[in-house]
Amino acid sequence: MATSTVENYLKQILLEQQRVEGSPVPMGKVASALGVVPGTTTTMAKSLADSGLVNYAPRKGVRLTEEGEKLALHVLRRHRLIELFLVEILGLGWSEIHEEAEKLEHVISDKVLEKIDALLGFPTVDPHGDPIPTAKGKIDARSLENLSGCPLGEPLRISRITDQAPEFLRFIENNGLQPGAELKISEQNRVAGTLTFSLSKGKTLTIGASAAKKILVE
Amino acid sequence: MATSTVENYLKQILLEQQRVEGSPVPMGKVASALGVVPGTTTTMAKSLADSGLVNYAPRKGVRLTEEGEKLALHVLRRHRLIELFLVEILGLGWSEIHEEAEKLEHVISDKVLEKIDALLGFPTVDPHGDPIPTAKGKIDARSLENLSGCPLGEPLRISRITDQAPEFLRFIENNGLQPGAELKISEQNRVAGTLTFSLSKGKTLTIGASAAKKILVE
DNA sequence: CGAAGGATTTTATTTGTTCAAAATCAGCAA
DNA sequence: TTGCTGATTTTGAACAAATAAAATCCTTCG
Ligand SMILES: [Mn+2]
Ligand SMILES: [Mn+2]
Ligand SMILES: [Mn+2]
Ligand SMILES: [Mn+2]
Repeated sequence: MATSTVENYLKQILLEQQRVEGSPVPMGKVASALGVVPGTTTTMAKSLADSGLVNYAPRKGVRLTEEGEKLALHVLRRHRLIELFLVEILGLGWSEIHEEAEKLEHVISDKVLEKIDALLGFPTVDPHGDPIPTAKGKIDARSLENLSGCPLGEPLRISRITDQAPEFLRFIENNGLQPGAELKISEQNRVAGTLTFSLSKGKTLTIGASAAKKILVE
Repeated sequence: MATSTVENYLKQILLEQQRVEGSPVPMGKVASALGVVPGTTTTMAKSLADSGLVNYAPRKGVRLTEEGEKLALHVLRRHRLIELFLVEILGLGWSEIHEEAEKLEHVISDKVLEKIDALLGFPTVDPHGDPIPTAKGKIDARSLENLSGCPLGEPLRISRITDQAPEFLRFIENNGLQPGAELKISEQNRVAGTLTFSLSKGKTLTIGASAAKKILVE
């Protein structure tokens, strides 16, 4: 059985892998994402490679093997279904569920997971708009535009927030920018690095480019 | 923060402590209950004593300190609320929940726990009839009679099953002996070690003395 | 009393995970 | 081609848990 630690590494590698298609994930990325010192990830990379879960190229990075990816997708499925469950069934706040799921994802049995899945009506996205892998390990890989690269004037719908930090999520929530919200960009100032848009409720808001990059729309 | 291992030790010590009031819990009991070798518990006993969670008398055993008991009761509360949650909300089988709860009890936050508590309507007993400690750490210590020590003919109601082994629970379930079931003892054969009773539905059943001791009634 | 036997503790090792700090490497800049 | 610099790997150590097997300690029995 994979330990929680191993599951966290695999999931994180999967996440990094999806960002940058093709190339191996450098050890430094993994280390900073998991909050450990770089040397630790080197040790773990070797041990994961020994177990056949990743391919490890020293000084280059890691890539999940088929088996590693299967496992990682399963962890990700658990994580996202749990997040939705915490919001829908237990009524937890949008911004506090990530941390909870981070622990629960390692102890939920398949049986419980499928019960949750059914109770939620077999959902396809989690509360942040992230796609939920199926039990078979398929995941919707459709790539969405982020707010800062969209044309002015057109009606857009927010479909995903790519940052789980509680304070960022609280900002999103306080301004009604959750997945599903509709808006039109009214102005984009490349020089100042700002972007102004109006929500369907009439409110107008200006945010920075870095925040805009974390908001995906369709 | 207490690790899962520490939490398991404390909970187990509490459970043993409640069986035999007063005297310290011998290391051998703890070891066999947790499925570890005796030496391991000695090491742990010292370390728990260092943390002020138990009083350890070498060659005698351990006893929870006030702080240790508080922690243990909190773990027990989580365990039992989770069990009820798994049955009531997720519809899991009566006999499979103990193992699930054994893992979940270590990763559920207070926030989630109180949500579950509310969702279940602030219950006082778990699916096996075991009392659920309050958030403050109070637990109903009322002692019940077990089936083998009850008078013949009187109407009795099963209120607690004191064995979490799946196969025993499945036996209980298959014969409708869950908490709440009513029965009358019709015959007790001390020599043969058997006990015969009739359920409210008319069914008659004979069980051994060892099984009868695990069924508590009022 | 004195030995036997069972329970408990010690001791030496193992596995998994982590850190700190020194060593090494690879790519770029002069 | 060197040498620098930042990323990565190595090395040495620590901590949490656990085992196996030897040593020790009580309690009881003849
Ligand atoms: Mn996690
Ligand atoms: Mn999410
Ligand atoms: Mn447990
Ligand atoms: Mn129970």
